[in-house]
Amino acid sequence: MKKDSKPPSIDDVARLAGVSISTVSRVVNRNVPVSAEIVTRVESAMRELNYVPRQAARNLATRRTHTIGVLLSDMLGDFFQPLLTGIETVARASGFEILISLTGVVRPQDQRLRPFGLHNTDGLLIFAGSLTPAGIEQAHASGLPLVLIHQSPPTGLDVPCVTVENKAASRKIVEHLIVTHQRRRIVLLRGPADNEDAHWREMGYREALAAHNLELDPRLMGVGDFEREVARATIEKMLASDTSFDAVFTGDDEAAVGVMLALEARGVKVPEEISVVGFDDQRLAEILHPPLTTVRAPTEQVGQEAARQLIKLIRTGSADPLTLLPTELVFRRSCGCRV
Amino acid sequence: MKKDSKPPSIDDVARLAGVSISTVSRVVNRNVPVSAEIVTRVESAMRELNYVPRQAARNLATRRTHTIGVLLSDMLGDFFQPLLTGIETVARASGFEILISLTGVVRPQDQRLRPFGLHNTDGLLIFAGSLTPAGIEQAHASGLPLVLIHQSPPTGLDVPCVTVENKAASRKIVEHLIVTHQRRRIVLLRGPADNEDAHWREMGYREALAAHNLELDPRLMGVGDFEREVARATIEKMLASDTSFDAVFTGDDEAAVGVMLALEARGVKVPEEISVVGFDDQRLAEILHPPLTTVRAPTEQVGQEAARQLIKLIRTGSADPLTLLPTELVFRRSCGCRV
DNA sequence: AACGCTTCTGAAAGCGCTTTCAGAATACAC
DNA sequence: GTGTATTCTGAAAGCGCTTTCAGAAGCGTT
Repeated sequence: MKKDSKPPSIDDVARLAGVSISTVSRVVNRNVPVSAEIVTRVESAMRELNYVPRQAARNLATRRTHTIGVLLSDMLGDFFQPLLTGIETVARASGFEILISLTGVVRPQDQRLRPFGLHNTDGLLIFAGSLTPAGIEQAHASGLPLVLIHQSPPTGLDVPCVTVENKAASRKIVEHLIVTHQRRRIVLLRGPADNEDAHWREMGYREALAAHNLELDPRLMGVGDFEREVARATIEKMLASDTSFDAVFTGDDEAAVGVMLALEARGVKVPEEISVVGFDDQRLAEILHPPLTTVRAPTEQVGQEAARQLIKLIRTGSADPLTLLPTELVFRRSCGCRV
Repeated sequence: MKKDSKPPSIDDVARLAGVSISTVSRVVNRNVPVSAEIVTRVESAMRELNYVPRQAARNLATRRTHTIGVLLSDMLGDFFQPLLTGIETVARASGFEILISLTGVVRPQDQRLRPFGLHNTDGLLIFAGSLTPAGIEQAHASGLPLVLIHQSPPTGLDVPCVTVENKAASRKIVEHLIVTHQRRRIVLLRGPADNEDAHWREMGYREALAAHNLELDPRLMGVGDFEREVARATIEKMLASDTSFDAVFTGDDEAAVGVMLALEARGVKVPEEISVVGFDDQRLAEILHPPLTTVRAPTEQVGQEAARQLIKLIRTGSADPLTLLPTELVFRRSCGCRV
């Protein structure tokens, strides 16, 4: 249609409207009063040329990008969507774009933070496991605003962190098995070794047992790694051994799937013979057979809160050191309730 | 630690290394030979200052951002992760970042494509339903490279499109119900009205019936909208009416969940009494009870291919008009196989 | 009629990098 | 030794916008 050689720049608009580029800039940004008549002239010029300001130029001039980077490990599973949706909602409302980078499982080398060229964004949201402590320190040292998600900062660094309450809820759900369902031999499937959620969930489990004078039996603690197949294998092994148990706290919902599959394959009835409870309340929790009793982690809110904190940090230079979002037990049938 | 006033710029590096900024730039970009000795001098200067090139400045200078925008409607459900993973993998391998914008359900107004300021990215990946045809035309008119995902371009526009094969697979899966399981009264749950996948899946259904001389009974066609609850309500209504049926092609897996729930609530046995088949092979398909027979849509590949096409379009100015990824039937138990 | 305000507007100096162009330096051939 | 290629390197001109600074206008006072 048009000459189409180069997209129009602010100069073209200024020329067409018969004003200076400063004035065009002011009309675009509405930060300084411009007389009504000129505003309409400039606006119609912009429309006529189909002018769109070049972001790169504004970024350079303002030294702000209005973009926040999100570093994710690519194995978030069902977390992905709610987390991102939460982040995006808040970011957009505050005029920020979001730049995403999946780091995969973090390999300690090549943590050079290449993806974002650091000054490519105004700040970074770092999900647990997507950056090594060294990487975090490096980013922090360069003055980039940072907020960690589901992971606390390396000792000594004051980087804000947003996560969910794990321990109390884990304790409560295990106590529910003990008190309401009279379970005594409760298996714990541990999450990944370096995962903080996993750590606190295990603490909750231990507290619950201790509070009811149940002995901590190492044979009842297996690996789950928050993974379906790992959990399945562990439970199969336990079933094959002579270790008896009457309940499983799977560590997370994904692992719960593996547990249910293993149990189903052996013809073990859930919850009659064995109660199963998970953590996260992922979408799949309610369609499991039987529907899974679990702990609801408000992942979308985590995303929102993380974005909110980061933006606050960017704007004011400080944010809340720790945001701990409440979790909530969701009783379905796998524990024995509502049968 | 540092004086921390301003981050170091290329000038600082040049000064410290005793060379011109042109040379520093060349060392950074390795696109022009620089003597080995100077390279080391510059590199150690960069290291010492902890220098990171400011992206905004390079973007402005090169008129490229090396960023591709991804427009997503926020109701992608389980598509979200594999799609994004696919896009990211390819983008990263080619040196592109990805900027994400969730548009939610598209509201025809405010399609001003605000989020990306157009020239903020080198090109856009547009998922079905995230932009109105008018929005697409506008973006296209401004010369932005575009690739559509799961949606063909507005008539007349030559915008490349990446999607999956819907019709043949739908026909095949329905024929499977007819031929292998002797089903005759097969319900179709339609997807959203303006959804192309839904359209082609319905065509496949019609073809299958026609090929086997089965009459197309309007009473067997209901709304599913690719939504669990909508599908559930439709099936409940059908069960309550006197319309009998012996199978359901749910349109997609999400709707299949609703169908299974409705059937289960009424005590109807799947697949003995009614066969159920879905489409997509989302993660939940295999944990449904019974596991869902469905069509596998290679969503991660769609993401990869879309990114690949867009990058090709950005680099060479042209891309394949249509990329149709093959789908594949996955037989599980809900149709009646492997019982 | 002169003065001081208040409001707008334009000129120009960056923001930090890439890239063209030309010159310096070195190498090589004769 | 001179001439000509061949490499490297630096100066300088942008890239397109924001923002400071100062000047121009308009307007009410005295």
